[in-house]
Amino acid sequence: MGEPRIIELAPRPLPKDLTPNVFMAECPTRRVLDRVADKWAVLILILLADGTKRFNILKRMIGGVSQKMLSQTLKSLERDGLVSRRVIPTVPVTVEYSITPLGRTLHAAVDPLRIWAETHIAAVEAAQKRYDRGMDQDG
Amino acid sequence: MGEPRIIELAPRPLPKDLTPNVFMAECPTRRVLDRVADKWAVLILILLADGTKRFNILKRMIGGVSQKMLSQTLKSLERDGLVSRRVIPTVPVTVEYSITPLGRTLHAAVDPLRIWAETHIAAVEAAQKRYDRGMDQDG
DNA sequence: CTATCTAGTCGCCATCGGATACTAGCATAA
DNA sequence: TTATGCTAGTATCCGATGGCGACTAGATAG
Repeated sequence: MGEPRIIELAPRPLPKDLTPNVFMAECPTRRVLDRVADKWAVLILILLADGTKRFNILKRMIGGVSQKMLSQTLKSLERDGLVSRRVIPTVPVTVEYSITPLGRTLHAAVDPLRIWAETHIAAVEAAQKRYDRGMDQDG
Repeated sequence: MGEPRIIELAPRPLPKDLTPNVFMAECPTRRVLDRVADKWAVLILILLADGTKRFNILKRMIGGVSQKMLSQTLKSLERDGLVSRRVIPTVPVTVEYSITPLGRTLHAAVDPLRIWAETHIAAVEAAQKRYDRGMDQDG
C-alpha cells in the first residue's frame, strides 16, 4: 500500500496533462475540491453572490437545509475566506453573511454547475428511466 | 413547514434572475446538483474525460477512495447517463468505464472547479490560518 | 493446493447529517 | 403575569452515509 503502482493494460502512460495532484488524498487542492464539492456550500455561494443575507433568510431560501448544516457550512466557508460574517447588535441579534471577493471567484466556477443542471436535467432523467427499465437489453 | 414563506427585511423581492428552482429540495435540478456536488463523482468525471479506464485503475488513481464508494459512484454516474460501462469477457472479467457525450458536457462544467482549487489554494490556506489564529481581532 | 488477478459485494463500525429541543432578550397577545 | 414568537445559533439523539477489511468466483501460475 505504500507504493500503489499504476499498471495500465493499454500502453497509455497516464494523463500527465490533466493535473498532478488533485487525485492524491493528501494534496491541499484535493481538500479544497472536497470542500467545493458540497451541495450546501454550492447553494450558499450562489445565493450570497446575489447579495448579503441573514441566517434565517438563507435557511428559508435553501429548501431542506437544517440549522446545523447551515451554520456548520457557513462556518467552514467563513474559515476558508469565502464568506464574511457580520453581527449586528439589533434587538434580536442579527447576523449578516456576505460573499468575499475570493468567494466571488469561486462562484464564477460553481455557477456553471447550476446552469448545467438546469440545461441537462431532461437528458439525465431520460437516462435514469432507461437504466431503471432494463439495463439488460444491451445499451 | 407546508408553506415556508420568504420574508426579506430589505425590500429586495428575491433573486428572480438567479434561478427559480435549484433551491427547492423537490426540484429535479436540485437532485442533479446534489449528484454533481460529490467529490468522488467530480474526480471520476475528470479522470474518465481523459480516457476510458478500468475499475481498479480508477481505484488506484483516486487516492483514498474505497471499492464501495467507487462502484457505488460509478453506478450512479452510469444511471445518470454520464459514464458507460462495458464488460469484457477476458480471463478475469474486465470492466471498462468511459465518459459519455453527456458526461463530457458535465466535465466541461466541473473542470473549472479543479482549476479554481489549484489557483486559489494559497488564498484559502491563508484565510484558514487567519481564522484559526484570532477571529476576534475584527476581520 | 495455495497464491494472485479481476470487479465487485457484504458486514462492522465510526462519522455525518437531519429533526427536535433549548438558549436569551425583547415584543406582542390574552 | 404568563405564553408565544422572533432572532441565531448550539446540543442531543438517532438514522443514514461512508471507510475498512473480508469474501466471492473463475482461471492462471507455481
